Amino acid sequence: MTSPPDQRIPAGLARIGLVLRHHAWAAAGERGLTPTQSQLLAFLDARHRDGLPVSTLAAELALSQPTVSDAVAALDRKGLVARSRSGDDGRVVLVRLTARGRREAGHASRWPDFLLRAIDSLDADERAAFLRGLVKMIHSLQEDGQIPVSRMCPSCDYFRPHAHTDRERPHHCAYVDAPIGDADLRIDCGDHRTADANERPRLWRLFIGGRPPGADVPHPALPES
Amino acid sequence: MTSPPDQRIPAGLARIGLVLRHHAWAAAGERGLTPTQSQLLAFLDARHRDGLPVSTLAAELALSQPTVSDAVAALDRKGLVARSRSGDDGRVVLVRLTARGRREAGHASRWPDFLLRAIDSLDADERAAFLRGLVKMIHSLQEDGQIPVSRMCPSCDYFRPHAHTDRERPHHCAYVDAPIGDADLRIDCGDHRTADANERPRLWRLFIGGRPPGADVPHPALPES
DNA sequence: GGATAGTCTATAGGAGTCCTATGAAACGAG
DNA sequence: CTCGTTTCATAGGACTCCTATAGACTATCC
Repeated sequence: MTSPPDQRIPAGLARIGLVLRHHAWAAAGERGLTPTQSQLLAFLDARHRDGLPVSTLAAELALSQPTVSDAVAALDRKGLVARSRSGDDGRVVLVRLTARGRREAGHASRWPDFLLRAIDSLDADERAAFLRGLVKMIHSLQEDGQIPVSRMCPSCDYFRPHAHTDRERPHHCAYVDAPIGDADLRIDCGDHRTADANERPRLWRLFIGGRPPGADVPHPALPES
Repeated sequence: MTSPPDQRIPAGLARIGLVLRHHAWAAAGERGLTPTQSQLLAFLDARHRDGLPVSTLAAELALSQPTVSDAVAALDRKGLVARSRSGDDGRVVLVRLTARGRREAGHASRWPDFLLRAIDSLDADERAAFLRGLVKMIHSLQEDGQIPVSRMCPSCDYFRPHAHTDRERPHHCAYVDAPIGDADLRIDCGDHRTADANERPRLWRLFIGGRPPGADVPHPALPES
């Protein structure tokens, strides 16, 4: 009855997914929103610019276009977003936060305290290791096309993996022009500039391969096809 | 514009939550189910016994009782579960898988391959570290009452943390009567027997505190109130 | 021993999610 | 100036998820 070895990590992730979902309903509900609406607000807040097309939102949140269309219409009714046709392309509808929307977004994009407390219960090393694991998993999911390429350091034009010899902060971010460590890696960086598609694998290999000495790592690089 | 330090782990978890949600819809949809229905089937499959009350299902899946009532009714219509009044207590309705339900549950409870691949992209050490992080986070969430106490080793009557000196497998499971390591920890063990409430904190402290030598860990134990 | 209080489930009602399949504009190319 | 394509909105259907409440049963207290 011992379950196969790697059912444990997904089980744990699912468990945490449960909390996140539950919290999303509870928190959004208080403010008369739904989880999807909150996510939209948070996403628009992070990259407000001059509005984003419905199709982009759908792709980024991994929802179908009609679902986003629905949700945007609901937010529009509530006066939290405004829609306008793009001048460049008359088919495109740009979605932008209103002032009230921006206020709501502030609440929507705050992580729940209990989750921050949970992360606080890890010490610094554990946090760094955990973050590294997350980054690798997300990378693998992106490779698989299961997830839109996210704005992570190792796919960013400004990222220079292992540019320094400092064990603590081996990498370098050319945007802020400062050395950064594994613990500083961004998952969804506002200043991210996606590197060229041909360039990304090289960046990733550098990031993964260049481990600190003493570890003659046989880095697995995706077992089979 | 650098975001506060611990926004990264939640961002990563949210990202993975996105994939899980998306996959849940896609996979369940193929079989004419919804994510909630799949989860119910999977849960009933894991602890089938003689059926579980609706209220238990609601608590375990962190849903409201009417939501579960609805979903169970839908599964009943599809012939995947059967409902029966409990003999012990005439108010209680026990939900049990039918034969067809058990077959469906097999599909429902398999983790998607791409997730297993993502986990595979971590090496053994990284996996163990990641799993340990998950266990600690889930523990913290349970303490906070954000999540039903899950069937994890460190809250189990059979668990003997640091019973051995072996660095690889320091703990012992009295159920299977074998030494186990951090990498073997269960998140949702079928044979779990929840330890007494007074006993659990001691178990957890032993598990966390008894780190390998060389680490004079100042384990943080929840910063403030 | 019967009224009262508490528990468990189902139902009602309402807004929204999420899908597929279409419809209706607006672009782009021949 | 028409195809064919892209982009968004709508329609329809099954469900999710909530709160509030009704119905059935159990437990408790004079």
